[in-house]
Amino acid sequence: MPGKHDERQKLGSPRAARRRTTIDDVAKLAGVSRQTVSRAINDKGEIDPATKERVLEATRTLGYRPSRFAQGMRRQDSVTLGLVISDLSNPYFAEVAVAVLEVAEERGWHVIVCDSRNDEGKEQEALDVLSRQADAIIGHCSSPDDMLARHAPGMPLVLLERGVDQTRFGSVGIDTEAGMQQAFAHLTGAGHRRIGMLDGAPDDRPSARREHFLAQVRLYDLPVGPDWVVSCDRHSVSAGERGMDALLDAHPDVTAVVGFNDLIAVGAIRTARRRGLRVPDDVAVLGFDGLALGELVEPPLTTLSIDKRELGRLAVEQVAAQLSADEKPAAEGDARVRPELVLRASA
Amino acid sequence: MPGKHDERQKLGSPRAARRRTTIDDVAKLAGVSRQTVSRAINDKGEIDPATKERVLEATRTLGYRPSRFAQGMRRQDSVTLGLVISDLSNPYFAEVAVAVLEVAEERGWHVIVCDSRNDEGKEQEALDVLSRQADAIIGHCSSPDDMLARHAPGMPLVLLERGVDQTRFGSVGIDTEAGMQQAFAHLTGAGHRRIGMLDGAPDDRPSARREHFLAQVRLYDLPVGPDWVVSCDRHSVSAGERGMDALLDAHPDVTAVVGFNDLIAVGAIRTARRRGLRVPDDVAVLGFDGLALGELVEPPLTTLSIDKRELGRLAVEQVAAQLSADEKPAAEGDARVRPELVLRASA
DNA sequence: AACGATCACGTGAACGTTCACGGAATGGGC
DNA sequence: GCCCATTCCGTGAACGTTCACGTGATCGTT
Repeated sequence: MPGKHDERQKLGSPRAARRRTTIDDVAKLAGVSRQTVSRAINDKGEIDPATKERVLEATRTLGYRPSRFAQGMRRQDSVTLGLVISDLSNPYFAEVAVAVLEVAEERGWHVIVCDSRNDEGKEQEALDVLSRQADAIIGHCSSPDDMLARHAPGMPLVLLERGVDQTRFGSVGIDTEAGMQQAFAHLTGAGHRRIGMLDGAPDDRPSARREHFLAQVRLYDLPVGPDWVVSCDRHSVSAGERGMDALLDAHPDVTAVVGFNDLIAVGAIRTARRRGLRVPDDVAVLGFDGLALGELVEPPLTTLSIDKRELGRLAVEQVAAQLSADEKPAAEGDARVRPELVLRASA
Repeated sequence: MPGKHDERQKLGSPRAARRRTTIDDVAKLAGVSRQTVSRAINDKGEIDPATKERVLEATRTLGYRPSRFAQGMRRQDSVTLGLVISDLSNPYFAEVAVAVLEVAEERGWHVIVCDSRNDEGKEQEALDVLSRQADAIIGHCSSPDDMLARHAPGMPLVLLERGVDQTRFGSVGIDTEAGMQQAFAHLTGAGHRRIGMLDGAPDDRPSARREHFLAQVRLYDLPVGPDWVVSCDRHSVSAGERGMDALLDAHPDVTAVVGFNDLIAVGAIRTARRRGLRVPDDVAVLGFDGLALGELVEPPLTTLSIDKRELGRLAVEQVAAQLSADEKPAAEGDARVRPELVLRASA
């Protein structure tokens, strides 16, 4: 393989002298000192316009770019935020990411994004990385508290939509209870009594949405029990389709279904229609998230809409608070955003 | 408010001496030298297990975390990639981001994400930031070459889906021509002769998709001219709805429409149906992207599907190439990914 | 002519970590 | 008793930048 050998040769000779071009190289070429170069590239004063131009010219010919590490070491500003998203393919999380990105950018923060792909192992890896590379972390994390403490020791941490189990970290949650109240007021008002749910979490670790769903069931004294909620193994349309099949098999007389999120609810609609059921006449379907997607399906999805902007904004604000008063998090942070029921045709 | 006052006091006194806890602090507490601390936290050998534990204990009580800047300065590894996305809310771009994230993670790279929100100004700001904070940039950039060179001087840069105008940077494009060939083979095969297009770019800077659309029109000698393509001002469903209205107003006899992307195509379907047209019987609609969303709408969307994974992978690989052989980009890089026509009901 | 002010620029020192050394113990072999 | 190997640990010196100073010039003022 002579080609490969050549390549090695060609790469080898300059690599020996391969060294980052530093500010001193520029200084030497321009015939000035480091400090003057620094003044030129940072638009400080106290420099002759002519020399400034000469210096900048030198940086160009050398292709000089300051080392972000050396720079970050001196000026202590520069905040970078770690963002752990469980699934960027899910439009809901994408929207949350957009919100965080936008608010962080306003503050001049950089954001390193990790997609944990709904895997607790990947989630912990992400935390490991981010605890080295970021100054604070925001994320949807499903690992238990002590695991988080182990993988992000001493980091300012804000959890998004943590379940019923409290956390000792900062968090911004969703007022699921208020949401379910609106949902049940609407559904029972329309005469529904047999209401099922498609949860997005396994039975052994039920979601807050399920808990509050069941609380409402009890409150309205509905003739349905915990077996009226079936759990979907993923947060996707196809998982929702399968879940709806299971639910309809178990309880063919169900008249309304609330989904863990919009994707699952869309799956429910599809399964219902595939089985010849009319939505909402035979079975009403209600989602949770407020995705743009909900307007596009047939029929349009009634849903509990979450203000993702607000969610992101609150999270970043809470990080900022932890960052400035970096004593204990003090458990002060526990913001909540309240879902809003947007009525469309599906329920 | 005595509580608040207390807090201030408590914060004030240590703040004067507010200084990052360094490796030396840990060393002092553990009664060892810096180097031994370094050995302990980096799992190097040459350290007594007992002292190692003592050191780690010290790091815990002090809440010590090594400075990523100082660390990055010594070990020269650590690559961070900048990713400029034009709109993370668009599922297509979200999918591309996921792909880049995933492949970058395999290499142990960190990714800083910026959403330019389809704004050239924001895009340039993002480049400014990333050229300081990253080692290379991947992105959907609409700014002209010289502008890119100005805002990311000397950076390895890989452009995603650059239009017809060539670029001097690395790029991974989409074989729009092959895609349009498939589209027209299918549409003309079904007897369509009056085919319109909803472009996603303004008339004065038409997209590659439009160019190749028109090329196919000429190739098949169809009785339609450039005025059969109307440009949508945004890449959204609602923009597609408006565009379709305009197209139908101008050419009520159109029998098939190809959208710049899936979102616009979905808008076209909605407008068509709102106007009482049956899809695909009265008018066929064809998308471009291959979003999961396309399966959910009514009727399901026929589309030219792009392999976003592949796109992301090629981009990262090209960055890696530029990063290792950091002589000139040499214009070697010009990968392309070929769309695949997936047939559903809409066309 | 002497003085202070302003301008343009240079010199050490720091930031916090890791690397290349070197050195002091300890243990075992003859 | 010596020698060598091994284990454990510490000491300067770097990495590349910016900050706090200091130093000559130049200019106008009294």
